[in-house]
Amino acid sequence: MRENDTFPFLPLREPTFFILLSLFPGEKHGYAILKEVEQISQKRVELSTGTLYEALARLLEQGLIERSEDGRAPGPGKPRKLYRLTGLGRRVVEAEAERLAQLSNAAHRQMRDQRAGG
Amino acid sequence: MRENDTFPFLPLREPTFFILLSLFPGEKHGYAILKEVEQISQKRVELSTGTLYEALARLLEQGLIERSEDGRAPGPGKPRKLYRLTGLGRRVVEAEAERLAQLSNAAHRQMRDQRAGG
DNA sequence: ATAATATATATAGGTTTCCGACATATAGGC
DNA sequence: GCCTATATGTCGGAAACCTATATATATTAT
Repeated sequence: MRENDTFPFLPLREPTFFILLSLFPGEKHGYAILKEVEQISQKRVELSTGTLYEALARLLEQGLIERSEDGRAPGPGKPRKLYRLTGLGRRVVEAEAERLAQLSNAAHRQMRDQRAGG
Repeated sequence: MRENDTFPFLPLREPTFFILLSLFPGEKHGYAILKEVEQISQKRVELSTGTLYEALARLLEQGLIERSEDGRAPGPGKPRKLYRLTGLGRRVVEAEAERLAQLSNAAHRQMRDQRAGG
């Protein structure tokens, strides 16, 4: 089957979700992910490198991301390693976004119903 | 201060969020929480009793919930223990719901921008 | 009567994921 | 040379979850 292959991966925790989300537009290396996550979360999430690189190893093993060619762009630091979403990884991000939307709706429904006195 | 006292509790994990959310309309005992969470999550979340009672102990200690009078209502099972949200607990649920809404928006924005070719 | 079921609370052991601290390596500016 | 920014990685501990197990009580079926 293919509709439900995202199920065992959900829910994602916040850092993992942001890492995958940062790869949605295209491939990136670890440090670039770190900076992008700060940006798209408006500084609300600042990953530690421990969280980042352990997550990348895990996501590789789970088949949600894969390595692409190393961009040896001139610049400081150790050699970069580029990562991109797999098809499965893309479906997992989309499924998690959908879960979050439903959860948010369920929450506001529950809080509204209370105020109405139901 | 009082605006930011919810910060150290966020993000909540899914089971904890649903437990607090189930208490929003009013006090409940543990087993009732278990059933309510199944209902408001449309069976997507089924708490184990381990998760539930450990979470209740933790939330009590953190001051997000408190005990109310034991309703010794006639019925089967061990004596019930009733719990309700504290003021802090209520603010935490609301802050988490707000965080989820923003996270959901950020996610859809990121996925949409990609499709637009940015 | 008694056996089975649904209700109700609780603890123990193991796993996953995260976080903070530390370690290593490279390039450019002062 | 030294500092800073870039870049990857490991280690130990903590938080929260899950599965399994244990206990207790009332109702229902046999």
